[in-house]
Amino acid sequence: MQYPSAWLQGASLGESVASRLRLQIINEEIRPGEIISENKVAELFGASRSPVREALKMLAGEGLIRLERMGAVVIGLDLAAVKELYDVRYLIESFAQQRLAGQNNEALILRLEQAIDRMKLAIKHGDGVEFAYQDFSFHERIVQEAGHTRILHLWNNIRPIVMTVILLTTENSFKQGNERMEWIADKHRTVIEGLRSGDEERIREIVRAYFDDSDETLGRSLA
Amino acid sequence: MQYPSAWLQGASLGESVASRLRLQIINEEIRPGEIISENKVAELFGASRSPVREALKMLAGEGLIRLERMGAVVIGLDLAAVKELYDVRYLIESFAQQRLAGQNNEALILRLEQAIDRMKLAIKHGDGVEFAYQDFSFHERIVQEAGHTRILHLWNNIRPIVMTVILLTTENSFKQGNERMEWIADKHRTVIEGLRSGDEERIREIVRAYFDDSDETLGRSLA
DNA sequence: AAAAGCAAAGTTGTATACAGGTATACATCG
DNA sequence: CGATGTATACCTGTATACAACTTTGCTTTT
Repeated sequence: MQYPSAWLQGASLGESVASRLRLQIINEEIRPGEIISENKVAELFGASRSPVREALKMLAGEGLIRLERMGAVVIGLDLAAVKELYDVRYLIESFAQQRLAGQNNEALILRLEQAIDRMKLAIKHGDGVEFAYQDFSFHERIVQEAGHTRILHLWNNIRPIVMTVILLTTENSFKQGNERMEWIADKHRTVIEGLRSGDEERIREIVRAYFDDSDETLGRSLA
Repeated sequence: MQYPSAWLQGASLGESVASRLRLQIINEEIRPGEIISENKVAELFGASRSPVREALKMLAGEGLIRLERMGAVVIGLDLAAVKELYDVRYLIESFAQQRLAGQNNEALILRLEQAIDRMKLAIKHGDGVEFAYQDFSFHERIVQEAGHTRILHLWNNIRPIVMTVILLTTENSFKQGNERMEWIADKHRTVIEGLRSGDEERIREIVRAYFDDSDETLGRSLA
């Protein structure tokens, strides 16, 4: 499995190495406990130590590896860790949507519906990468729209991991047939419905339900 | 104002530069809108570009500067941004304490009480840096004890900013007299009380009250 | 005088070089 | 045979070098 090159547009070599390494770690092509050094990774990707160093710093900040005195230990992302990741997503997205509850979100909702339409199209074309990207964008858009700088930074902190996890789970979900994918796409409509209602309590419930479902999806995809 | 050298123990030159720059930015010795380049910062601190580059990456990840094609624009941390920071602290610490509610926290509480004792001592010695450190440690301990890896990473993401903000606000609070400091120290006792009760609803209220007070403290210190 | 073009300086991204420290393996000594 | 000391190879942190690109300001042309 390879990281979508379209997702690397404009990325520096360091980000590129980080993205490809990240995928390999989450995908368990590189196993937890393995020890990787800047030199080895540099050789592996045909780059110099500078961008690799940058990449390892990123991955360490995301908790995928642990930098030690000599070498970096791969930590990886097991099922429990992914559930923790979704705990945090819930915290962030729930906060963001609560914040949006009071205002007029028509412009936002238009873009969200556009994203869902593109998911549907991606299903028809069997394009998992595109589906994953639209799914991710849907959620990112909501967080951005909340207009809370610090929350947005938290989001940016988990952003690459979320992207990668969505990519992998989407690829797996596709194997369960198109009805499943339609169901996932439609689930996003309930979120829009919540935003439309403007009712904080209702939104809370919907987001809660959304991530409960996601947990179940994770179980299917990764276990 | 200078960054406490004790807080730089074992830090690399990059981290050191980041910490000192961070303080200057939050303290508004470097003003928002200013443009700083790797070379200028390197010269300023007498270091090479490598550690400075690392430092700027950190600060960008924290949202204190914005890396652009040429140069980095200082964003800074105004009062609104600090309040956002405390929104996030509330989210994280509230989550952590909810998680602790169900279990036996005697060992933790012992360490927390130790931290409060040290705050009291720091008041007597007029040692603002030590007080700030203990205040910070108190909260960090709680987050660590929650045992949620991903939440801990979020915490680590805002960690340096929180440390610096606490340092600055503490210095200012000291100017309001020792009774004020005693009050701040004692406020931490209510948190312990909440943890002892084990009652989720009670904890929610206490943490809420704690950060409401903090917001008010921020108003006094920074406005 | 204004605009277009060019030159020069500055900036980042990347590669490489160097220094200090750490782990490992082997040899030597008890 | 075991333990200790040393030598060697490797790794990270930092400094420096180089290339491609951007900006700025001056010069030249209209």
